[in-house]
Amino acid sequence: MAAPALVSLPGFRDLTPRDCARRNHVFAAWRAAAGRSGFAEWEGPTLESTDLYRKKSGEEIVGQLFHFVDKGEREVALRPELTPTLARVVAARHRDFKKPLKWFQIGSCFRYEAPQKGRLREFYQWNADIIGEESSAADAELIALGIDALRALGFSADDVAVRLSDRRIWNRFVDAAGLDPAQTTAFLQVIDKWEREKPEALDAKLRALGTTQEAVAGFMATARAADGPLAPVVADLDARGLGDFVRIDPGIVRGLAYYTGTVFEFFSLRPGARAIAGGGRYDQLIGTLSDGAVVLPAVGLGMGDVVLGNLIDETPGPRERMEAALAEVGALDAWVVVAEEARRADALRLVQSLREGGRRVDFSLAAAKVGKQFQAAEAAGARTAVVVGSEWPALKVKHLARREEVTTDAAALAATLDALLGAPLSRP
RNA sequence: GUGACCGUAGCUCAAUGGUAGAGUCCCAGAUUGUGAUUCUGGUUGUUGCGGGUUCGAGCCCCGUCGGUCACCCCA
Repeated sequence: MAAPALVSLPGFRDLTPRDCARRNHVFAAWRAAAGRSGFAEWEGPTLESTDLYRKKSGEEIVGQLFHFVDKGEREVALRPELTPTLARVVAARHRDFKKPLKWFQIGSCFRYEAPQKGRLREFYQWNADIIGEESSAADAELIALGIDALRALGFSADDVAVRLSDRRIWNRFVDAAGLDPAQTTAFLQVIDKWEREKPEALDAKLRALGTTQEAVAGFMATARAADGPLAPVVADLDARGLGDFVRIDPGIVRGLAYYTGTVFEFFSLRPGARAIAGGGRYDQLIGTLSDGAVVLPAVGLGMGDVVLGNLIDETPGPRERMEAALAEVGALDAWVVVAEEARRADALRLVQSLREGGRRVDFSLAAAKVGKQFQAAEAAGARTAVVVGSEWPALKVKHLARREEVTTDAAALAATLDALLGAPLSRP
């Protein structure tokens, strides 16, 4: 291994240009989907008071945080998620905005955990939330947003689906089965493991709570019928033509204690994949964090870049779409070849003029043989090479893919390029 | 936090306990005005690190750090 100073910390990534372009491709899909649905982008701080997370998740969470005491002796933590900041800001500032708020944020989050597939210590998360709307229309709107983003990346209903559940279904079960309501969270944690544990192990845990595996299985079968609290959400998504993505699945409860209604997870239809996004309704969280000063219903969606990136690589459609996007990012309209160093000043003027015209143009900063400059043009993904040499102001323009060369002059260069290229690349 | 597997050139990987190599990438030249291929030359290593066994360790043993995967957890 190289010297310690040359490697990133465990679970942290160095994003070289290709990695950065991949990230930007995902960000663009998130941002575009949110924009299409009327969500406004906002941004909060990366560092927050550790107490914000204690208040939301309890003292245990501190073990999973990057946290320290700052020079002002404040206990602070790098954010492990975006929702607490949102809740804090909304509780403080909600009177400045008409309800419902439709806000989204993209940002780095940090968790001090063992890195593994789909999980790093620094990752990007996209959160979209609707605050101040209690109807299930908001829940459906967010699920539709998640589907829209995934479709923008090239996923179809053959690749991904949404599993939909509702905490109230289980509250009802707890009531009906006569379980101790104080044990609801413990009960839901058992349900969360429904698919991962053996029925006998589940049964043992459920009996300790006052029910049985068989009773829960029977309940889940009846709960799948779409006539409970999920019916309006499903009907809404059906009306949008997104029904193919949706599966009612009571087994989805998500670990979070603060969910109060709808909960959902996006997952890959490929076997063994982990959830790529999730969310749900959290009508009490803002009230909890503000000590009751502000109570607003809310529903949120969160999607991380790591699992999503893995899934893009593993799914042909999205992978090809991303490759096409990467090729576009790296491309240039023209590479100006300085064939005669005496003409470098003229070449620079051409470069500048083409750039001011909105074209993507590059050239060799140092003097180099023409062959080298053509290689550089090729490697940079340039679509044409413009040769500036002794015949100035006449110029040769070569379409690199077609290997065709035409002669023009400096005054007509822009028009010649446009004719050769059809249209310049989209502006970066 | 637990466990398994793996650490050799920038990258992908070889090397029976006996002189550390190949491909690729990168740089330069063949080529003083045109990209691919090809050819030639070149740079690159305390074999992750630290101990131990041995005449001798990339190889065996112990520890440690890191990577990957699974478990736990997953906001």
